[in-house]
Amino acid sequence: MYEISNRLVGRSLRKLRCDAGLTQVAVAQRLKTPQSFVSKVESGERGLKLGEVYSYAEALGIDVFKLVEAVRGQANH
Amino acid sequence: MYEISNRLVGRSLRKLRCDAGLTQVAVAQRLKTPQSFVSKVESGERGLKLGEVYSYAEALGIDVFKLVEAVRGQANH
DNA sequence: TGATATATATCCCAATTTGGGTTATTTAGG
DNA sequence: CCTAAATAACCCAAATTGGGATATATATCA
Repeated sequence: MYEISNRLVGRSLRKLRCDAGLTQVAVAQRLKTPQSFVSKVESGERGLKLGEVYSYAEALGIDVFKLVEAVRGQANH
Repeated sequence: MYEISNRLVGRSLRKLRCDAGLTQVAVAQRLKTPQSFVSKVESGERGLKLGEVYSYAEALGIDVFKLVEAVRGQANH
């Protein structure tokens, strides 16, 4: 099946985090995960599950739809 | 980190598929995956990655935002 | 009922991915 | 430079995945 690569997903998430003025450590604390988790997600080393996206968006301080839209947008450029 | 379980995600996806009047085989064909994949996703045995959600929604014939909203709604009940 | 077709679930298992604590490296100020 | 903050890389047992094959369930109808 066609899928947007973890690498592109991570690229979008990093941009969203930077735009929000947050560090990986700050996001990790909100998610109660190690910072290495956020680093891996942003580098595309690890994929984000749909069920994880809701709290990830919340940790970034943005609406989940905005996150979903940003990722899709990234894939089209 | 908090996450919506695969089981709840799968329950939503099954409902969306049935509402769309599609079979697992039909969805699987559109996704070019085996039918067992759809079965596993719907039962919660397998998780869906964010990067896979876009084409999954397309295979269901719905907007990705509607899918995301349906899953979140399921989690709150 | 029972025959048949359609739909969904289960099996298997090598290969891939993950979780998360720890350590290393990079980057930014002063 | 020095230091602290930020990010990346390591490790590896445990968990998850992919997908073809097979089994089970459900629906239809003569």
